[in-house]
Amino acid sequence: MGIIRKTKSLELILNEFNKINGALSAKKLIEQLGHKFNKTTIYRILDKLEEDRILHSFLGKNGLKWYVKCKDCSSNNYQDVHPHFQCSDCGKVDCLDISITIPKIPNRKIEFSQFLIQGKCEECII
Amino acid sequence: MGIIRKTKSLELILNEFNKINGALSAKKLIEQLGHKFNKTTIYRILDKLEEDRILHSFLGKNGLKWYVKCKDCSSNNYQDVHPHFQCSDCGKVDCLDISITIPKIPNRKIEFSQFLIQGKCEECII
DNA sequence: TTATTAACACAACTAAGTTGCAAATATAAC
DNA sequence: GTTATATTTGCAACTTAGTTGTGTTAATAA
Repeated sequence: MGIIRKTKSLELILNEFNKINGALSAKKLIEQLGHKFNKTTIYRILDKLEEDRILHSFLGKNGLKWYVKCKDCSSNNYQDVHPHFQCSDCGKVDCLDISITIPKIPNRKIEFSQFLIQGKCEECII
Repeated sequence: MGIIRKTKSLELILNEFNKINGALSAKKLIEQLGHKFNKTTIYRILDKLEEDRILHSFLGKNGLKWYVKCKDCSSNNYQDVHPHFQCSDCGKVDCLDISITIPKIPNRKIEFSQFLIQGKCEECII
């Protein structure tokens, strides 16, 4: 059971995700909202939003956890993954609208997977 | 420039990688060798072995850094990735002998990528 | 309006990894 | 073999992302 009450902090965090078209890390949110809320609150709201499948998370470079709004988050199908992309220049992170099919692997049961691609994003490639 | 001198600690760390057929995290190495060497030494040797392309690293779940001996580590070809597999039961991590081709992504330059699959390994699937 | 309990702030903590520096030791030079 | 020198090491202190416990605040139900 995730979000139950509509609070100011919840509203503002969701607002940050609506503003940008990409992923946010807990770290970034703390930079942006940390003067208004305690970081503990931010971590806990992110947890709950993930529990409610409003956000999904993945690890970026340096092991930082990133969150993004679930769109067609068909994460139930473990044979398909959509990769995440992180720009090595500006650090921006987003979901790629590509579906990658994982080949069957003998004698192993796939439960979850994540695919991180790093490189130059549309803005930084120039 | 990575490894220059052949030291006892270097030898023992390489030995650990030869013993097992899979990946080791810095954390595991510290558990196994931490009474003999300082953890700083272990981190530094892992860095250097990666620099020399004797090991390659990737992030496992919880953002823990794992290292594995480069075999056919054709990491220069950024269009191909071999996934890494981590068992959700026993925690074991290894390289999968599968090559996954990343589709071309318009307006982005791929520099590096990593693909982590989680699930039950051969031993834990039973 | 009051009661209930989720959500909160705050401080203290954890765990992985890093840094700076003096001491130890592998290798090169003699 | 001995000495010189520069890499490697140990240690302690630090950093950073994230977690936990507790008492207080506030959203919702009654």
